[in-house]
Amino acid sequence: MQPASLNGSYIFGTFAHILHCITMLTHIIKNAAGQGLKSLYPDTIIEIESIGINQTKPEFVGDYTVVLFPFVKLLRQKPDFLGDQLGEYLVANNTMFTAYQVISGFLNLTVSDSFFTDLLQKEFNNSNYGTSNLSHQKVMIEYSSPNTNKPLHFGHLRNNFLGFAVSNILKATGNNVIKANLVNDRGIHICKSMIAWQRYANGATPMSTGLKGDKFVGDYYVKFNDVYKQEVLDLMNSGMDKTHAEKEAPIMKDAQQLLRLWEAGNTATFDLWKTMNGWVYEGFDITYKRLGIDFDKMYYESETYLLGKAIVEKGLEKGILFKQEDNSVWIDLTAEGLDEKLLLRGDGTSVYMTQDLGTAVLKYNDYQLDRSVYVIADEQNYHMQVLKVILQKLGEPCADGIFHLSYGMVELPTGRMKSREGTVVDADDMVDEMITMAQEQTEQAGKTEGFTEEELNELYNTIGLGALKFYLLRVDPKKKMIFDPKESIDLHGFTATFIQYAHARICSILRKENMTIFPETKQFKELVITQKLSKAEKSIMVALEQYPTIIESAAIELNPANICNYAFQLSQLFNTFYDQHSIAKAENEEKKQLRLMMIVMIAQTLRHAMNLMGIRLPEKM
RNA sequence: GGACCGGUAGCUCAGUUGGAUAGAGCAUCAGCCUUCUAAGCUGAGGGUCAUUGGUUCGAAUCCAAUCCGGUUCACCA
Repeated sequence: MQPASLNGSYIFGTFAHILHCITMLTHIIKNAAGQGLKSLYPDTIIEIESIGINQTKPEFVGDYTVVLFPFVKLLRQKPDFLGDQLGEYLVANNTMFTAYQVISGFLNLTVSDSFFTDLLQKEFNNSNYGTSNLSHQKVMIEYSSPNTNKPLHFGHLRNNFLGFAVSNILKATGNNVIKANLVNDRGIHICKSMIAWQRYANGATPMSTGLKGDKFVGDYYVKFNDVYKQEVLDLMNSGMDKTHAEKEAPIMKDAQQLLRLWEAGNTATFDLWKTMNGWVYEGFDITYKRLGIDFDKMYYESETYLLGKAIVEKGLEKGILFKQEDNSVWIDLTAEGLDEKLLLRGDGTSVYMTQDLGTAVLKYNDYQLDRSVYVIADEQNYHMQVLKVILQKLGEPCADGIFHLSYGMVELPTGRMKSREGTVVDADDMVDEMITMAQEQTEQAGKTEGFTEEELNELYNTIGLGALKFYLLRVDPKKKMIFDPKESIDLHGFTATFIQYAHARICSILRKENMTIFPETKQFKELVITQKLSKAEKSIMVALEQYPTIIESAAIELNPANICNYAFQLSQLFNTFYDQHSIAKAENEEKKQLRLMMIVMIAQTLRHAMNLMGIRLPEKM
């Protein structure tokens, strides 16, 4: 039995793989090499898929490399002989290859400049360059999914940025994406902040205190825990043992009573709950807006928590589930290498899993989903695996489309963030800090001239938020990350700032040439290119050609880090190119036009890539 | 104990159908602004790819075992 996460990516991966290869230059080369070998050795069957194509290492001449070793045995030829034979054939029969070189079993092919300049002339000003029709699935991405008892913290940011970026990436590859947020708006944790507010607030509100709504409510959640801790201590001092004291603490009993009242539909409780959640939502809205995060569909647990019971009943009828003596309902997953799992308590009330079963079916029925992606931290790997397996056993059609996009927790150097210990890095504070840093560095670099105050604020925002998003997205999602707030986040090197800067430099050149960032295409399309591409120019074109493939791989793996890496590399190539060649004062008019076209395409590709992650690129900085 | 995830330079990380001398960034050191934005570029140093064995022309990558770290296995959500 494959774990849920592997299973999901497998289904999607195989389908994608077929279309995947048709577009890329490497696949064209693969086919050409296959054809070549076929006509050189008509009696031997060679599987095209077995031909390995790599990008040629920079220390050698060439752009792409055919690995010859696999055919040595098959064709009974020495690798170097084979390389010469195939290289000669390809250059003679295919205008796209202009030269070859065989070095110790590797056939390095030089792809013609015209292949790349054709691509350049076709796509340089296409703001959709990179998008594809990889698949046409209807996909829901559930992400964010906050609790309404406290503000968002740094860990949530990773979730939000991931969900948002992955949604964009899947859209860019042809899918119909629904961004969903399942708000955890009910339960004992909400009642905790409610009871604390009732006891200690004296009617205070966010308005009366000037606090942001989510912070205001979060403070009462903290207050609950402080009081609770003290009450437990008091009880223990009066001789009660710890477990008992934790159950008997008055404030906890009050919170539980509130939960019962809420479930019974008590009006006063319901009103308070609505009011306090309303405050939290006002706060969340501000934060989401700042982050540039949005959703197409909101689900509320208060509306879904009773779902799932019907599914359990059906499972009982089918005999897939069983009842214990106390009337509780279970499923036996030991055959799948998992455990027995409770689905209904003896008193008929549901547990977390029950409601997740119901919600999975609800989502599926709402949208007829092909896939349902859950962006949830890796501490819930087991839960998500069980969820999928149960739905599969129950024969629910939504089951196979479920995919857990599991990500590692963001930890502090001291360990996990714990709200009860006050070690949580608040999301809003973090954003503020980043923006302040952006301001300091901009002022320090003396780059504030020529901006209005409003423009400067927007610029700091773009740089600060960009750095934050990039920092959290550049790492493989499944890896946990350690974040040291004291060292904060650098704005140099492998950062959004680096990419933003490259973009701003390009825009600056275009401005000086009196060109907009979306120049007229005519003058360029008519350009006849006769001169050889320099090494720096060629590497940029090779990289640009790869962009659609990069998005596809990010879509298949659900991994925005691929795009971060790509955008950074492209920026690096641009900076090197910029240092070596003048654009405005190019050697001649042809080169100037060519380079202008190239930087337009670089800028356009960088914008597209960063836009997928919700990162904006300034025209000036 | 079972299951799952991770271990690559001092630090943070790339390295995906097995391919050439394992790459970036930060930090350190040495150069480069009269010239399209130096938030940049060029170069140097820095590695037992956790360990051991296996598979083969070839292993950071695949397999097995071991070590270390994490998460999880609730009538919590």
